Amino acid sequence: MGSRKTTPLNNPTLENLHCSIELKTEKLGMVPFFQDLKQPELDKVVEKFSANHFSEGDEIYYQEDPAHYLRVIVEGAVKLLRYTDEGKDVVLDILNPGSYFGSLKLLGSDVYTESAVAQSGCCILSIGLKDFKEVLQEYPAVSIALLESSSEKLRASQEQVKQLTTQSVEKRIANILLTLSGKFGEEKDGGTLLQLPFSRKDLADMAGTTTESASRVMSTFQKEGIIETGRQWVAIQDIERLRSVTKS
Amino acid sequence: MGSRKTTPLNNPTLENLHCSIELKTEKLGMVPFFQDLKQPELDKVVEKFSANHFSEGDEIYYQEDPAHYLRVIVEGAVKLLRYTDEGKDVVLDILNPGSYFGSLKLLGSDVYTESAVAQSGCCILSIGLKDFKEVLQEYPAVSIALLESSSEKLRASQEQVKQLTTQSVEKRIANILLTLSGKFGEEKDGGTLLQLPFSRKDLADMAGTTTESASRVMSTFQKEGIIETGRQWVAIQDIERLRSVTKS
DNA sequence: GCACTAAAATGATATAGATCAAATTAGTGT
DNA sequence: ACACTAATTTGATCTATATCATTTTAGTGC
Repeated sequence: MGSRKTTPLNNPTLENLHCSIELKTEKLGMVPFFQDLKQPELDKVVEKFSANHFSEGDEIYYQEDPAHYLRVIVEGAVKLLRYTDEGKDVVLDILNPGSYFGSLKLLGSDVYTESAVAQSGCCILSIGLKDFKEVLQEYPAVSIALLESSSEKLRASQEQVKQLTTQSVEKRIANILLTLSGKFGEEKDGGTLLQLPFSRKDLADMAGTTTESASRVMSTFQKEGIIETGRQWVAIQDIERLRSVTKS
Repeated sequence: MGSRKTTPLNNPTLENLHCSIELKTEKLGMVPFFQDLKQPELDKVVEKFSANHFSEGDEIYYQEDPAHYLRVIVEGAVKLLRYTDEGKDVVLDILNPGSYFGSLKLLGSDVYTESAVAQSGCCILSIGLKDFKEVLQEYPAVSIALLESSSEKLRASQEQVKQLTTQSVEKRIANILLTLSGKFGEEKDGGTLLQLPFSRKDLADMAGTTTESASRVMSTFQKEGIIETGRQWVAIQDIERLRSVTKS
C-alpha cells in the first residue's frame, strides 16, 4: 500500500473546520491588527465575531454585493477574484489563515469590488462593520495597526502591477509559487508541499496568462526538477533554482 | 500673435507654488481624511505640517530611502513610480492636489517602496510620522476616514491589475486618459485639456507598454479626432468616443 | 484492477505588441 | 524668422504568448 496515487493534500475533516471559541480567540489574536490588545480586551472583541464554515468552491460573497462585513480566516484558504465582462477571471490574491478581507468602508455604504471564494474548506469569522467601527473607536491602536496592514496590501498589489508589466510569464509564475510557498508551504519528504488545492487555471488567473501557458511553464519546471506537481497540487523541490528563475 | 505654436499648458509661476498658510489650511481641509475635523482642530493639525516646493522633475523621495513623512499635495502633480532592475519604469499613479502619499508605517521604521517625482512644479505639505500618529490617536475619526482612503487606493491598484491582465494596450491607454481627465482636466475651447506635462514615455510606463506603442495608439486617436496632442500635452476632444474605445 | 472524467499537457498556428532603426516635427531660445 | 533638439512618429521586423485543436493522464469510485 501507499503505492496507489492519491493527492498529497490534506483533506481536512469537518471537525477541524468547526471553530471552537478557543480557536477563534487564538486566531484572532494572531491577526496583525489585534496583536496589541490585552487578553480581556481581545475576549470582548472576539464575542463580536461570528463563525461560519464554507466548503471548497463556495462563494463567500460576490462582487457588487452590498458589503456589510469584515472577515478573518481562521482555517483554510480564500481566493479573491474579479470576473471581467469578457469572461476572464483575475485572481487578486489567495489568503491564508490570519488574513482579513471584505470591506473596510466604515462610513456610508459600500459594495464588494471583488468576489471571495473558498479555495479549500474553511472557517471564517465575520464582524459587522458597525461593530467593527466601535472597536476602532475604542482602541485607536487597532486602527493604527490596521492602517499598516492596509498599506502592506497596497504594496503587494503594486508589486503585482510591476511584475505584470515587466516580467515574463515564467518569472511571474516562479514568483507566485514562491509567495504561495511562504503562505501555504509544508515540509514534506525533501520538498515543500503547497497545502492548498489549486489548478493551472488558478495559477494562470493569478499570473495573468492562459492555462496552456501556465501548464507549459509548470512542465518545464517539473522537467528541470524544480517542482513536482499533479492535479491541483504543487510541491517545490528546489527552491533555490526557483528563486534564480525569478532573477536572471 | 497667437499663431506661434506654444504649449497650451499653464506654466505656474513660483508665487502660485509658494504655500501661504491660508492655502495650506484650505487644501488640508479638502483632504478626505481631515474633512471631519472642525476648524480649530484643523488649525492645530495644519501647524504640524511644513511646506516645500519642488520643481518639475525633482525627486521628492527615492525608493529604498528611509520613510519618515506623510505628504499631501497642495498644488501640482506628483508621479509615483518604481524603477526596476532591468531599467524599466513602472508608473503606479499620478496624484493631484488633495492626494496624500509617502508612508503610513507608524509602527517601527519603514522604507519607501516607490519613488516620488514632481511631475510639474508643486507645493507639498509634509508631516513627520510621529506627529501624525499623535493626530490619529487624538482624532479616531481621522483614522477611520484614512482607512477608507487607503482601501480606495487598494481598489485602484487592483483595477490596474485587472486592466493589465485583460485589456489591450489601446483600451488601457483610453482608460488612463479618462482617469487623468478626471484628475487634471480643464475645459478649453471645446475639449478637455489635461493640465499636466506628460510624455509618451510617462503614458507608456503607466500603461505597461512601450513609448512606440503608446505613440501609435495616440496617433490613431488623434486621426480619429478623439484627442488633440502635442509634446507633453493632451486634450480630449471627444470623451464619448474615448469611453466607447474602453468598452466594445 | 478497471473504467471514467476532468485536469493537464502538447502541438500547430496566429497575432498583439516589442524591438530596432530612421525620419519627422513641435516647441523653444535667440 | 531660423536653427536646434528632444519628443514623437513611422516603418520593418521579430517574438513571447494567445488561441485552437487534440491527446494524454492523474486521481477517484467502484
